[in-house]
Amino acid sequence: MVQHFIRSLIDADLAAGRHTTVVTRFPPEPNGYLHIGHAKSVCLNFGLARDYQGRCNLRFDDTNPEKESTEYADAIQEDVRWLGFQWDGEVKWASDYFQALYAYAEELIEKGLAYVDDLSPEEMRAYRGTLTEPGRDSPWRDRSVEENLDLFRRMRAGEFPDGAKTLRARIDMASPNINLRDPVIYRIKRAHHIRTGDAWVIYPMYDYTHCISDALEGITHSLCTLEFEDHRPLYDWVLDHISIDCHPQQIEFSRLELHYTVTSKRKLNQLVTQGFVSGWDDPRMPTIHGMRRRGYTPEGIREFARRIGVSKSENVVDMGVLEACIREDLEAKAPRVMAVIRPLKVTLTNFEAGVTANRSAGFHPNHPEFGEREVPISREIWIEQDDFAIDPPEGWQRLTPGGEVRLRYSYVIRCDEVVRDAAGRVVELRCSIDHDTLGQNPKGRKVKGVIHWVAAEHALAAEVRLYDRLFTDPEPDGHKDRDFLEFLNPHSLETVQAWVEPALRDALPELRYQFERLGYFCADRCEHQPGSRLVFNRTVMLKDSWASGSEAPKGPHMDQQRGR
RNA sequence: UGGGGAGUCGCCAAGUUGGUUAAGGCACCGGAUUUUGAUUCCGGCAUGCGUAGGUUCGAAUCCUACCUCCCCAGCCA
Repeated sequence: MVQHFIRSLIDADLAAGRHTTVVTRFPPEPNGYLHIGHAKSVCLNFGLARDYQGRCNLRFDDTNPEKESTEYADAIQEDVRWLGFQWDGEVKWASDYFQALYAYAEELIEKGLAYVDDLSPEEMRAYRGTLTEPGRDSPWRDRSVEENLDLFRRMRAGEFPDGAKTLRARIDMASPNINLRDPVIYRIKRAHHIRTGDAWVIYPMYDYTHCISDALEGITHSLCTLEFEDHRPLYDWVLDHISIDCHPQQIEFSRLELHYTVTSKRKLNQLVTQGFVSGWDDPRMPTIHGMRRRGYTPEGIREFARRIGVSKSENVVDMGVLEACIREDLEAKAPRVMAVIRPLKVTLTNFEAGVTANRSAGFHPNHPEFGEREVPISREIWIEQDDFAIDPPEGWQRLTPGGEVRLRYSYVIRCDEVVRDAAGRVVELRCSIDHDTLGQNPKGRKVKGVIHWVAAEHALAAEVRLYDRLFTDPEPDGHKDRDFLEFLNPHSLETVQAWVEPALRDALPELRYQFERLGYFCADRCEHQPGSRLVFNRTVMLKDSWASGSEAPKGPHMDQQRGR
């Protein structure tokens, strides 16, 4: 368990007897899919409840029917469960409290603490003042309680058009905190709500709704992001002025930013609607749906949330941290198989034609309990194009003309002849096997290099999708004068036809494998069909101390754009 | 120029009732093992805690001033 300031606050509350348990909530608005930033919040809220043996609610903040949909609400529930968490009791909805919220509003009116305002949006802005100048009281601020009550009831009854009136808290138009300058708490909006349908034409605002919802659920610690810090006085004001005996503590922490991506629902939505990605679940998206489809694991994401910590300082976390968590999890769990994604034909000249030999290979070098499968070999095999070099750089351990290399789980071969096409491209290698090297090292010499391969005759065709970061800039939305779309990486997806070993024939969707020396891959949960159409998504590459070294030639684009 | 926050290694982040050599992770750099240049294993990596002063036997931790960055003027959340 990692200590952070929120735990310290909770520990102090528990020690002082202010609370005997911890009740948190994860309160998304169903207006988009969850992303990695939400995952941090999910892990924080549900994790705290678990660690302190308390409870955590899932509550939808569904107070703006114009933007919300059941598709989003369903996807969010699926994501929270997939991440490995279970909310306390039934799913909660802010709309469950509309009637109670309405009653509390009447209470505020009766106390002279809320009034119906006729100002138009433009007028209200003008009356609000600026950051440095106080606002002015609305001419409607001093209506009588009776008139306010009557007007508010008629608002609810649908007697006024959308936007004609609002209900405002009567606080202080001169407050240096703009959120306290008589904030609107109800607006008239004739929109069909995903749960209450057309039952209401007035909807409560976030600040008013959230604190009361928290209190009604007995939340002890209400965690939110830094931008709501200014709203805390309003959160407290509402609860201090209505008849409710629960007053949760709002605690703010900084949101998560990740290098080379964006975590803004608006921008993610833009990527989807403008077709820059295939959908919310595109494996390049930092959404939970996208990461899942890419092959990221719940355990890996949870570990990531643990490692990045919780604080109040702005932060942009390296993608490498997330990738390290995913690799670490997959390293222990993913069976190893071989696949060739950029094939180069190799003929084993001293291997008898028409003969197939099988050799058993373990699914995991450190976990014999994963079992083994038969790996067939025959006269023609595929190897990776970049495992061969005509003119190798210093330190090269792979195949060269006249050089030797070990075929993983199989023989040592020597490249005797390089076959080129008319354009001079290498199209085939003719190699000979050292028959004495099966399961043993050759005598009198060392063969350092080991490469992966598949038998051409037995290989299965597969579509492999190689994903790279979605943006070329570490902070695509961090440039004031440039649009984030300018930094889209044109090479973020490359689809190749690959050959995989027969053991993958009936792999189920969402199963994850390590393709040896290439990376971790996941059978696509949408398009992969066992036994017929094989589709694998590259989850993350293996660490590659050769490619990152100075001797290795760099790819044409970014370091991550290497084929392997 | 109003209010609210934040500044500890390239990226995160402990530490903040002042007390030995400023945790840990990612990244990076060495080296060992290895039929994945993977994994694993060893070792290295802030005389420094936004800056400048001050208090103190002693300060990242206290005081003063200053600097930089972020958020707020939706009938969004």
